[in-house]
Amino acid sequence: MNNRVRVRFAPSPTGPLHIGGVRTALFNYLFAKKNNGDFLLRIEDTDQTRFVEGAEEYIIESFKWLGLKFDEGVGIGGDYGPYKQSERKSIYKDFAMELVNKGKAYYAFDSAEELAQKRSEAEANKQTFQYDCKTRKGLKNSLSLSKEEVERMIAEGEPYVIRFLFPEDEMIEFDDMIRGHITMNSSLLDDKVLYKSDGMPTYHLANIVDDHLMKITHVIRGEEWLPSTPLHVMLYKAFEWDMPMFAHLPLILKPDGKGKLSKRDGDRLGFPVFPLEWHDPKTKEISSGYRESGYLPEAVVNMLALLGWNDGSEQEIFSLEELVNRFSIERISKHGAKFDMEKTKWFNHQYLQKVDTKDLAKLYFEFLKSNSAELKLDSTKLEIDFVETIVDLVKERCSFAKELWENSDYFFVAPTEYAEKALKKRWKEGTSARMMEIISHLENIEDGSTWAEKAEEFLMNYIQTNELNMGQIMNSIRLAVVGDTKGPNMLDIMKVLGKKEIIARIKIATERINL
RNA sequence: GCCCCGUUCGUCUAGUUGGUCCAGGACGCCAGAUUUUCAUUCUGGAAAUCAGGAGUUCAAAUCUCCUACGGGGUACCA
Repeated sequence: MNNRVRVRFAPSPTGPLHIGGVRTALFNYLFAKKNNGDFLLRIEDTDQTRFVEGAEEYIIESFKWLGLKFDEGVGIGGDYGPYKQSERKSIYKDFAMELVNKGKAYYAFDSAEELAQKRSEAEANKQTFQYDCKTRKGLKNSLSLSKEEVERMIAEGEPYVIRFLFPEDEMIEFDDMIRGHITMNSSLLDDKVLYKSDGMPTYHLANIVDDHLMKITHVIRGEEWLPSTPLHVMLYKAFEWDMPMFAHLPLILKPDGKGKLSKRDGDRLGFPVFPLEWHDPKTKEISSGYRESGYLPEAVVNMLALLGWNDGSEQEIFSLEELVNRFSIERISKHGAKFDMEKTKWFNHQYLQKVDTKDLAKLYFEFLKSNSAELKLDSTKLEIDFVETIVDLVKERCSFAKELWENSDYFFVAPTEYAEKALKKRWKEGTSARMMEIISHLENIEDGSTWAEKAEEFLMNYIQTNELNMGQIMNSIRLAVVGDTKGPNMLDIMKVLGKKEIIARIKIATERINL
């Protein structure tokens, strides 16, 4: 079984994992599982200057939360390790040398400063400097220098990089599983650095070497890699290795304006761009995360999967398992997709309704207990059964678990003030007197399990005999009991709160409002 | 600038080999119904001259070319 599908998600630990990265990982996961293959996590930390403390742990925790399990890689292990490129440092040099010996790559001694100067000079003339077939002969490298000179410089410890030698005027072609056939002329490409002067490989070399060594069969990555794929194709050819299949995913764009979704957009527009909340160790800045904002991981996964992909049917809600079964890489769209936060909320609402009431109640119960002081409620009187009843009553009006409180606070704490708008509309001249009269009747109804039904029955009769309409009475009672024009059916509220509490609240309202 | 990729309702998209698409669904929006509340739910509606132009064809959102626009890349970053 050497044609087993193996894909990898290979982030760099330069900060928190962006939602676009999560989607790339998700598509890799779906493709792997659909084909009974392996999904690996490789950490690409070849740029030591950009390493950020905690980023690697963040990545691992994110996928744990999302429910995407890796079969192999950093934090899991496997037969092709180590899976962190900084720990594989020693293996890349030999491969770079192999290319030099084959005449496919060469040494270059130009300093970063020299090249930067070339670039700015070219820019001043409205041109672009490129290290390529036209310029390399005039630069300091093993192509322009004598063999002796090169050997001397290396022996003396002169810093150097190894660059790929692009052939001149050759058509480079490859097939992308999403975009089809792609061609590019090699003369347009520059001789990319493969091996840096600090002894580390660049992305291009490390990526190809590792994908080969780890027997990766399909490279599924963001569109930003499409322009460097010709280089990668040439590298596979130079090494005489089998090439994996490529698939370049469209990017996630800003909901407004131009360009791809960036870290800044989240806080600017009020939605998370990261799976988990991120505390920047240097700037101390905090960026919001989906988890902390109250999103369910299943909803985030579903939303991301449908951003740029669908199975052709009209179904939109998919479990991870269904996504795996339905997934096909050819159905991924070719163009970027603007992120839609309204639809994301809708997904969360859908998934929140699926959460078992008992589980949701447990969460809410814990929340109420730990915030009891702030919410001004007596935590010793809090009972899980009661909380469960409440959750069952108000869950459907919530998109987020955290909205539970704003939709059910009155079950726990009597209103201390009344919404102004509601007051104007629901409590007119004479309402207080009317309510006083109603209370006197309600008092006479026997307390017990059927009190609420009896009270309702009485109210119906009362409304009829007094030739009133139900809204006039029920809405005023609601205002007195809830403090606003919100909440479930009054009968349910009366049942839950009970005779004593209902009467007490109406009484207080008549005293306070005084109309 | 140069190179690569893309372009269907405000947004995400359906539209596999050209005809049954005067373009379907979802989010959002608007209206109505239910709940005489709010939310949910349900029903209905507005919303794309298929970026524009030229061509191929009896027939094009679907094929070809050009233009425009959008995105990405152009580092000893990934």
